[in-house]
Amino acid sequence: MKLAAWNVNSLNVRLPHLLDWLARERPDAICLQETKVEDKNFPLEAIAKAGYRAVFSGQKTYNGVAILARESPQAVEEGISGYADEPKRVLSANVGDLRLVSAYVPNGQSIGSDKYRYKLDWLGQFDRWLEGELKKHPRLAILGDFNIAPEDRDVHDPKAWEGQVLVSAPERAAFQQLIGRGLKDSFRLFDQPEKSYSWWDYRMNAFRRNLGLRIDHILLSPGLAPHCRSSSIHVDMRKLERPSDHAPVVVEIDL
DNA sequence: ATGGCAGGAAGCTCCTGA
Repeated sequence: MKLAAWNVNSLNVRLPHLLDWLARERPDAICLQETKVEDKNFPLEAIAKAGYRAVFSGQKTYNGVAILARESPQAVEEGISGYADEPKRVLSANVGDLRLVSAYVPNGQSIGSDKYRYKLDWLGQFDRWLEGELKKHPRLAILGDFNIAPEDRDVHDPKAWEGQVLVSAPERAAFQQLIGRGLKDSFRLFDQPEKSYSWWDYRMNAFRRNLGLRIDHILLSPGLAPHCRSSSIHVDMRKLERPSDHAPVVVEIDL
């Protein structure tokens, strides 16, 4: 099984890139974030032509998540059960023997802001919900934009970013809380190049200078992680004309 | 130096993202 996570920053704009990538990489499933498209406008036909079924939970302008898979996603669930969260940030479905969760964690804007408090509350709810999901689904993967760089090696300039949003200690502690549930950061199961990132600011020639952060992750449950064969970031997608500011993250799992 | 760039909705400027 080949699985991917990609924050497309507008599915409408990125659809040609997505279709090219699907044709080339042929993943079994891909979880998308920041689709920014209402469900009635979701580009189902183009995706079906590419050989993928899709389930989606979207809204105008902001947020929006989707799961595309070669076989039809089953037992689809929107959001975090028991948490009334308006933005469309979470979508779960069975794909084959796996439970996939497409997740778009809040950005947090700045330390001490209402959005930062919301991010930490949200992560607490997400963790609480995952405790039950992991019991129900031993083979579970969370694929998404976590908006957290877990360690200093995931940050191009840890000094400059120290204490900032995406990097702050409470956010990292929330990430470690998930790791404490036995979830593995698939990328770190393998030797990786130094300065590996998944997001680069559009400004200041950040990509050309590799001023990035690794904030997009695929977390694997204890039942799944031992079967993971590879994990990589498809940095080339960031080099295209009109790219997403995020690159796809990919894992291969032997099942 | 709080800028820079991009997307979306609105409407020629604003908010949000990370």
